[in-house]
Amino acid sequence: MATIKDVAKRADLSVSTVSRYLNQHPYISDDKKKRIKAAMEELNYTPSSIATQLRSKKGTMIGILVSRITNPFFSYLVDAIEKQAKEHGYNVLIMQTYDDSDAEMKMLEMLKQSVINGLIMCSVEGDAKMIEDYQTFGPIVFCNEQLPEAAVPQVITNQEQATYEAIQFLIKKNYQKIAYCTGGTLTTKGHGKTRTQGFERAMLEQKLAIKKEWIFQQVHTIEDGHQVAKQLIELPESNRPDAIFTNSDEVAMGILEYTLQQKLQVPEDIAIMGFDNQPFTSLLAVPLTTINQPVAALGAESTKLLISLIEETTYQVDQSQLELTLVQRKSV
Amino acid sequence: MATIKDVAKRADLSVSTVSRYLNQHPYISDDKKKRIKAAMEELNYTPSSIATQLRSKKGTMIGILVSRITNPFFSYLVDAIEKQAKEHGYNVLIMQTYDDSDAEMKMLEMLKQSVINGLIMCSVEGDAKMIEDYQTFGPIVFCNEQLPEAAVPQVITNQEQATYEAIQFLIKKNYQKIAYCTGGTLTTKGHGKTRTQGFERAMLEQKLAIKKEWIFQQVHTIEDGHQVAKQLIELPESNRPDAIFTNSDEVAMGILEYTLQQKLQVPEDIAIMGFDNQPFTSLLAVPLTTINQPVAALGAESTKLLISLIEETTYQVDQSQLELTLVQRKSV
DNA sequence: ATGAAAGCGCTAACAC
DNA sequence: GTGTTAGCGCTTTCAT
Repeated sequence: MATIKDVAKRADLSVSTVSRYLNQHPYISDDKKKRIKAAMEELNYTPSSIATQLRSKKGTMIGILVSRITNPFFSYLVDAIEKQAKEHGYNVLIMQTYDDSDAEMKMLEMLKQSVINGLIMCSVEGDAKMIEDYQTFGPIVFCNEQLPEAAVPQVITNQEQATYEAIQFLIKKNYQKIAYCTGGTLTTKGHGKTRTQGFERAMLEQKLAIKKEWIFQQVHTIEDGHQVAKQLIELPESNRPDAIFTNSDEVAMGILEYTLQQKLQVPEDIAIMGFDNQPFTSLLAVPLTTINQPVAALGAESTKLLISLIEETTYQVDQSQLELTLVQRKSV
Repeated sequence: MATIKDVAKRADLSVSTVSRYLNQHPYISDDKKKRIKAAMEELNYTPSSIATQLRSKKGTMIGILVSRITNPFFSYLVDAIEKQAKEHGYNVLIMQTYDDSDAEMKMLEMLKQSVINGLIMCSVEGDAKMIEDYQTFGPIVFCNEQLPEAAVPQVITNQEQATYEAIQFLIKKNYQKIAYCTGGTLTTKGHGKTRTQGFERAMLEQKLAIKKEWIFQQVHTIEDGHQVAKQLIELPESNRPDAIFTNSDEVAMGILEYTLQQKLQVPEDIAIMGFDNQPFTSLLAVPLTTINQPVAALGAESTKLLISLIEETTYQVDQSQLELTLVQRKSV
């Protein structure tokens, strides 16, 4: 591997001049510029970004934390982030947490070590205070995760309102016995907390009962959806909900799959409301009524914000693009 | 940020002793071990991985190249790779190519610069010879991409045979006018070349015509699927295929969606064969007949192979887990 | 405009 | 066992 020294020797110049050339310093004579360029080409030289980073303490790596990349919501989010990052010359390092705070810690440590120079957290597990503190090592932004108690920039949508409206929609359609799925727990802070608030607001407003047997916590996958459906169906018919609000289309599809296998009708026997509006949800045996999330905008805005933080410029998030909308199809 | 020097000073020792401690060198007295540990904790010290890499020329970053992370085949593949990598203490840097060789070049340059220490290419665009040459900078393995002319380790399945059998299956079901989709072109090397060979072998064997209007190249997305279906339907009915083999379930779903919208019956008017066996393909309005790929094994084996190359040990890929199987449902 | 030289934080001979 | 010292490849004063 050729180094800057080799280039300098070959061009018969000092390393400083070559370094200046590399950093587009003004005032280098055209003659020397040419000699340097030639030398670099002859030696097939590439600057070592490791050495550069060591000296200048700058880098171009953005970390992304998601719970599961196989969830289309996250893969589309990552796609949006990567596109935006690339445009600014940044690369992305992805890590999945699988809801485990150890992975999250590992990523935060990478921020401390400058392996990454900024972090977008699309999933947050750990303590708000602790995450806050890591901001001394580099900027962090929460993407689609709301923790009012954390002093960390957050790019969010109004999930409370969207959930409230979705439940209202169910009620207007004459469903009264409404079951509820969440990725977190009913008591935890972050993770789906705001959605739960919207759910509770709508239910209380209509004086509808929130039954323990109709609440499902920590569900995420298709398989989780199967389990939920199984439990639901095992309930005595008199105590079975007539609709279920889910926290993701993956869960909704799991429920739908199991329900149909048991020869129940959707939405006649049970209505299913999804969340995310993932691809193909319109193509299912029973097209899913769901809530569309502005994934591309969420990713782009978070990234623009983070990069402005890294580069110490300012950026104002465009909240107008961050609207949630109900997509009505057949499952409700 | 505390450095090794600070720790040494605080523990009243030399940097070398601290460095030895960091690298688990044998023979450090317990007394000093304790002092070092204490000093590190007091200073909240974390070694700079940048500096370490600069000196030791070692790192723990694996690059992954995929065409589109939003394609579930790839997101599941990435998931498998990341899991395996993590187990060995490696992290993954992901980059999407969108079938553009510039992105690929960028990743190869990162290998040269030691930003990554090994590369798994789940998508290859550039010239075989060129990629080969980059192996001087670090190991590369192709995952699910077959280029016999490239001297690069490849973890592959028998796509030629699977496609051959799938076409045979169509023919046995009495379909004769078979259309074909590919992600590449009919002439290119890598990308789907082997599948095309299987297709041609089966068609020739049965002396069936391969019609130009029935071949679709460079199709990848749902939207591409819509376009394919549109073109198919616009053909005069006498010249319309009765079955179509696709290169991915995403394309198949696009075709299915458009076809159903036009009030055609699947498989009666046209049969559709998918590829990948992505999640939910069993849950569609017309459950998809498709080919299951051993994604998890593909990812795990590629990663194990790459890590063995990085660490200069040996690993023999377990080919027995890499079988393709036809999943029969309703679309054919 | 260009060069000399001092580090960035760490590792690895080489001494003792 | 432990310390001294010379770099890794680059940037950045400080001279000239």
